[in-house]
Amino acid sequence: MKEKIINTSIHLFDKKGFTETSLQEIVEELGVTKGTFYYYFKNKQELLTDIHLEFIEFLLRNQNAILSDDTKDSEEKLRSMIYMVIHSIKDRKKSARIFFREMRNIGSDYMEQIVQKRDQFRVNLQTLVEDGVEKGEFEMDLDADMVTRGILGMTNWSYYWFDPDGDVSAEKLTSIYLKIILNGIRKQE
Amino acid sequence: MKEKIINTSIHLFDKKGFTETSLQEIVEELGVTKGTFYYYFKNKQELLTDIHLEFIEFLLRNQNAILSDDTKDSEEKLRSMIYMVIHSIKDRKKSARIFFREMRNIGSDYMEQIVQKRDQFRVNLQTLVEDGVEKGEFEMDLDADMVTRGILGMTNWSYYWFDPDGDVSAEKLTSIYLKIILNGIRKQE
Amino acid sequence: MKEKIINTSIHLFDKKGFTETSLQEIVEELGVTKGTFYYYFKNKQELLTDIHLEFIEFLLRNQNAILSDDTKDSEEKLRSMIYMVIHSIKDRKKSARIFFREMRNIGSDYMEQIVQKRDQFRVNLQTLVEDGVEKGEFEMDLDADMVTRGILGMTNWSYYWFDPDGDVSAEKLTSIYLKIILNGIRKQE
Amino acid sequence: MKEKIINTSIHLFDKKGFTETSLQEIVEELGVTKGTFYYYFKNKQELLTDIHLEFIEFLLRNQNAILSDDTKDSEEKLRSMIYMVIHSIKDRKKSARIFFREMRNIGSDYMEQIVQKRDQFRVNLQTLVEDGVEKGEFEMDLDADMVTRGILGMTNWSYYWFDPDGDVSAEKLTSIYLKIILNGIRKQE
DNA sequence: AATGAATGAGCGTTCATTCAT
DNA sequence: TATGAATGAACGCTCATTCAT
Repeated sequence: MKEKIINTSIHLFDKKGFTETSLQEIVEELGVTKGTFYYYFKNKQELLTDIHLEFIEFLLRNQNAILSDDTKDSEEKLRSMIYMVIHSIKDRKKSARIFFREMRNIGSDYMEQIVQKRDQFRVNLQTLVEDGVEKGEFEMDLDADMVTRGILGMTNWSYYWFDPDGDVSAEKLTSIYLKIILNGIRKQE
Repeated sequence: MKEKIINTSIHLFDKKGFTETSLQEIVEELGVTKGTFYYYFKNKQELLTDIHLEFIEFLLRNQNAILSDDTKDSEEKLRSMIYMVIHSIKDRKKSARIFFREMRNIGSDYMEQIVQKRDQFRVNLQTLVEDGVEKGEFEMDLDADMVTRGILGMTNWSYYWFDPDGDVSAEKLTSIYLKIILNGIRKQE
Repeated sequence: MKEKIINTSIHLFDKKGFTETSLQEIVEELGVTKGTFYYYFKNKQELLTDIHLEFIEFLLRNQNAILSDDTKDSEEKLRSMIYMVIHSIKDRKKSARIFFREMRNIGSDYMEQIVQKRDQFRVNLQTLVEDGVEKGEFEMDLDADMVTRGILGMTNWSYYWFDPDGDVSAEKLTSIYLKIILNGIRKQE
Repeated sequence: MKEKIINTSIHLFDKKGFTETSLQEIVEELGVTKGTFYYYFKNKQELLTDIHLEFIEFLLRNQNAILSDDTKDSEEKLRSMIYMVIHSIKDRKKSARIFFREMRNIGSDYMEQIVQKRDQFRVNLQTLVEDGVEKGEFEMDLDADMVTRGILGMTNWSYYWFDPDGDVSAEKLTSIYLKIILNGIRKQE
């Protein structure tokens, strides 16, 4: 039941927004009553927190798997990471959009934890970029922080428009973005 | 008064969200009563629509000014456009964030108009990219649509983190992003 | 309207209890809607606080009037005070019972203020008793605090059973209690 | 278990009130579930009824023991009775306060029975007073009903302020009140 | 003897909106 | 131009209670 409530809520929160979705709508969709909801969740915010945590932890888990894969060099790791973000749209597009849009509605007690994990994700990416430069794999004469944020901008934005079933595949889009980045940060003669 | 209501609302909508901000809070901040609000606006949605229209029209106006400036070549136009988006953070950061986050709460009658203008902005940018290629200014062997969306991702995302008063100036950030793009889309030998 | 809400609420709070009376019942009785209630009161607790404050201030006002009447000696003042408490049942029986029973439901911010006034009333009575002894009007070899609380017990309790329209009049009851007290506290030979 | 539920409930009902205490709080305090409660009680009201009955029957039991003690004269019986009420604060203060405050929340089926016992207690006291007069032990020219209610007022009120561990002992307070009454009702020459 | 899942009704409160003045 | 009183619908949430296991 708890899982069903979460899934239905993800769908509705993405479609209408967190505040704009009433508990009534959620439970009606499931054919249960409000009491049932409160049997599984302390309140509406806790449900949103659950969704946020699940999403950011999924990202971090995958990121760590990629980073600790010693068979990959920096470029391959970066490619995997971009692909991971873009590709996860298939299952988590809605969670992702909720994550970016509804941060505000998280209670301040969990906010800190979530913000910290979100920053961790960015810092991990930045470290990968810097490592690649250090190892001589990437050429770069640009500020690593700005570059990292640029990468995240490009990829995260895809949640708002990319259709994995459209003309361009996730692999194709990954290649395009990877190329722009690797080529783009290269030192100019 | 109308202008004051709009400005206060922009501040509050950005801080708390559109649905999460009550009319009561808006008029209280201004020291007037709810009746006053309804003298100037048909309803709450109309206020949001006004904010959206003002913002997207500001972007389009500036974009057109740049595009029709014949003293600039394609690269200079692209630089100006990136700079314009990033730089407008100074005054319109809040409007921008409201624009991206609260699209959902626009009434369907104005939705179409706004979506059309938003798409127009993207298409104009794409056209500029394609023109630059055609004129031989940009080298590119990548899908122009994907590239354009990448550019928008990078720049729009800056609304969520860029601090124009921080270590990195808007000019500096523009240069970094412009370099990544021009270099990044270049054909490889 | 505010006055009407208060009066209706006093009636219902006395009959059913504060928590047991819903806002719905109050406004239904008045033929208005809940919104109207919240136009006049911040919340349900504030209404109760209003009732409490009005009652205790009424008592203190009357008490002060009696105490500052220089034409009365201590016995006459004590009689007036007992009569005042018993007699006020006519108009304020309900308020009084709410006051004694629903103290718990007062918000902690006003609690202090109300408790202080309630204690003030008791201390004023105790001072009157002590003054009477000092002036030689009352004979007494008993603890003034305990005596005062005994007086208050007798008189306050009357709110739960005394019927001013019954066989015994308020004047009669006052005389009985005054006699028990004056006689009762007298030093024994 | 039933006893534990009752004891916990007495504590909570006194602290927060009957309606203001939820079943959830009661069972949480005990570390059991709501189902357990409904195994031992038909509903919440029945629990309150149990508490009321236990208390009033305790009072009546003790009162009867005093009344049927032929070694005591009327004054000694009255003293014992006052002492019993005041002294029972030690163990039953909470039950007493619940009894006086939460009468309203008793179901009408048991109400009658409880009211009848409560009146019985008062009538027994009144009879004792009248007997004392008749036997020449008490002098009195006052209405026995009013006097009895005055006695009850003084003693019952002590539940709201008397601290058996404070400066004044229960024995001392009993003596004070007994003296006020016996002396107070005496015919004046 | 006790649990866990669920219900359904109701609660206090908030909100956008209306309208006579 | 602006106010003040009122509405009505909805909202998040709590509660006593039920019942199969």
